[in-house]
Amino acid sequence: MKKTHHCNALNATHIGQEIILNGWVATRRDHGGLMFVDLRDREGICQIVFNPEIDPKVHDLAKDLRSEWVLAVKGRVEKRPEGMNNPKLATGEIEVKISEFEILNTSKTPPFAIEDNIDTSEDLRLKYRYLDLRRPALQKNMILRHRVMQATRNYLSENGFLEIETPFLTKSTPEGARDYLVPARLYPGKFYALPQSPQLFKQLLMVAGFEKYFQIVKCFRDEDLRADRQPEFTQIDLETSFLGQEDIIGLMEGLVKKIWQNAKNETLNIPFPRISYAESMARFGLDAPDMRFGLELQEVSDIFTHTQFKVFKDAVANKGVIKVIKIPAALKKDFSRKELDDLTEFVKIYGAKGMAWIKIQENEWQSPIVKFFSEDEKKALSDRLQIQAGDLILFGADKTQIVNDALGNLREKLGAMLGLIDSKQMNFVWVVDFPMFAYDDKERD
RNA sequence: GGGGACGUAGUUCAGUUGGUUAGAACGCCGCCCUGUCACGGCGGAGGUCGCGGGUUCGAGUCCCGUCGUCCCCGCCA
Repeated sequence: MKKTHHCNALNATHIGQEIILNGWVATRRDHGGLMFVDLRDREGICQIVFNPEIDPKVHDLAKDLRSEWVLAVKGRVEKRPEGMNNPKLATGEIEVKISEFEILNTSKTPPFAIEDNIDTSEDLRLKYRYLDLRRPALQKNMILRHRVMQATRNYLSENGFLEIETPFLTKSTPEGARDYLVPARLYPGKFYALPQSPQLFKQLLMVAGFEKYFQIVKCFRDEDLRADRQPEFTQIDLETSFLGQEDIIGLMEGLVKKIWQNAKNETLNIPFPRISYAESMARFGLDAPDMRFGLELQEVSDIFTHTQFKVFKDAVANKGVIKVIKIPAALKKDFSRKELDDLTEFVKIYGAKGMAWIKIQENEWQSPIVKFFSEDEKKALSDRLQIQAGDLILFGADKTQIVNDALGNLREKLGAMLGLIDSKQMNFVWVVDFPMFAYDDKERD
């Protein structure tokens, strides 16, 4: 039986047609008489029905069906009875009454459910990768990657870029990251190094006059992992000659817009806003800020130039800064002492020695540190931050880099904690004028 | 290189102060069920508590070691 449609392709326009589907048994709902099976393939799910009144023999055989068996089924597309539509399915208006089927393969019970939102360890999922990849979410991810790559290739080709491959097995050209090494059989004791990026090659291509190059390419960096960081990853790599910053920015905005349009069917507004690196560090503490919510950092160093509070005084004296995050009363969040202690532990990860705080209450400022503040300092702080009862002020005071790092990450943690981030919202921004060089911690001084 | 969390049924987890037969949910198996889509009802099976050692009358629980997993800092652009 050769398939005529994908499972997701059927709708009211197919009613009455005899069709054949191939797919996997997702779920089975056996009512003794009637039996429903959700048949799944890469495009989606379709409900098929086994009815003893159509063919008792077929219905009897269908009773043995289990999860993940692979089937070829033949039947007629029918409108579902009144009130039985399932709006959650693209095929929810119809079902297929099965007259004949073939078991292409049986299956053991899978070690985890083949469905989205499972709560199974990465370890187990990787052990049964072929099952994990059957899950709709992963299939959607793969399909998304496909669309992104197609959109990228089309867009860059249309804009005069040539797709050119570059070698993986080459000599080490030290960049920042450690190289992955491959023993060279023909040269005992020597090794190839896998590229951290096609840096050298694309420059070679520019010198050679290819003018515009791109490649969707694997890069390899032998560094320690993180949840969002893999040792090998794919990069959209490109290089041009004869173009300036504005040209590149315009080109990339067009690319991102095209990708979102083709892959997600979402229309982005371009040009994207821009901020400088310096502004990003000042307002958000990070060079890749999440600008979907507020809680921006504010510097208050100047208020405490002559303070009696030693921690602040030392920070300013050592050319550091004092910055704050104000969590406004309007957010209606009362932080417990335990939560403040936890936040303090959190900023310590980034090298901060502590985190001072003030709870602004109707008649007093509750805080371990305000007793060190002069009336002038309190007034200046109150004016600068436009303090109101119910506000919470969190302080970082240290070297600039530590304060930015600690409060920048604290801000993003608070944003998540307070539910201020709409994960669906896209918010692009260019951060421009990055410093060309930065001091190594050990080399400054 | 450093810090933290965790390892109990197929899966996700609970397990009190160290104390009788280690529990739940989902999944699985059997029977029943003709409109379900998280189907429902009744019944059932399923455990080397990661591994090794120690303390103890007694260890899932305490101690030491070991293996493994996850997260973070450093590192990585």
